[in-house]
Amino acid sequence: MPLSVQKLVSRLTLRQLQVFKAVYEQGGYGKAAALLGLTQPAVSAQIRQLEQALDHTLFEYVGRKLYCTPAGEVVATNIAAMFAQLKDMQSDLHALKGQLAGDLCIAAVSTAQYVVPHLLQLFLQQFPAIQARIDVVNRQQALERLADNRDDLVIMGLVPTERPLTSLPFLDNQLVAVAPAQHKLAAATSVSLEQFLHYPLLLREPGSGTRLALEQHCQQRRVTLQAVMELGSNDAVKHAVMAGMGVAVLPKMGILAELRLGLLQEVAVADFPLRRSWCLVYPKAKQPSPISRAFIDFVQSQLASIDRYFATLEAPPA
DNA sequence: GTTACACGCAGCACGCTGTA
DNA sequence: TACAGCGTGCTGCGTGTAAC
Repeated sequence: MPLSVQKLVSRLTLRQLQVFKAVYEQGGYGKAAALLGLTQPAVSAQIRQLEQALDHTLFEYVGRKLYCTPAGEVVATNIAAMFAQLKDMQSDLHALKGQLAGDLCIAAVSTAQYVVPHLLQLFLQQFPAIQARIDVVNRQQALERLADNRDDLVIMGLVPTERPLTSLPFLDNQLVAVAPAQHKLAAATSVSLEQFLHYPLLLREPGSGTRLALEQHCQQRRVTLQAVMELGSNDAVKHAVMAGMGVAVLPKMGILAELRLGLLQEVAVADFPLRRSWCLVYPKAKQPSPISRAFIDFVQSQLASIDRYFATLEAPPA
């Protein structure tokens, strides 16, 4: 016979639901334990108690792999809604006090990591009670996170048009061609794309937005792209270029200091810099939380000053 | 207000199982 | 066979509650 809601509530704890959520998202007890700062047996015990309280098996093993049962999927869906409700409740309570507070979870593609802290710094000055969390990922991971609805907002360029996404462009993202200091291309006043690509090219890994932008540009001009080496981050590419391993295309925002110090040289390649926009992105079906809405409104209301702010960062020192 | 007890939670040690 | 990942049993600690 099913339990009454009152009895069920008396047997459930928020801790059990939190542990379940962690196991479900991490796909394992050990990883969930590490995330929550517990030991694996403690996680195991919480899940066991939850299973007893609900009278359903929530996870099961096939070999060494952990799978969520159909009952577990139902629980996961409902727990996600409950945690969203709790988050809203927290925001509403803070709103009663006249302040916006709570968590803002943002996933930013790696090129945006140079921009997001400046944006947040301006935003948090206005809303000091908000706790922001930024996860830096590559474009492919950002798309996966959008599909899983794991973040309040995603900041990326090159927003896919085939998906139902709301996209709000807010800042110009220049991708510039660079070479090591003293490179023979550095002094040239005009370089064709073919001439530039004649030199050893350092590329980001597949799935990177920077790489995709360059690939699309080359495809439009029917130029073949061949990398001498692939690296997993823009910083790695930047250092490889400085070490003289080759040339690359990088977001200008990420190499401002190196350009000023003369450690890297921007190359005057035809049709460069490639211009893209950084965008605030979220699924069309998603209703932004009050905090997300505040961030979106903040960015939209500050477009002109954000442009000016970043222009001063790019300007050469007086 | 203090003390004793019960209970829940988490850590440690160890064992089991499946995989490479 | 070594290793990874999880379960079980035991123990200690913290907290809540009832008795004095």
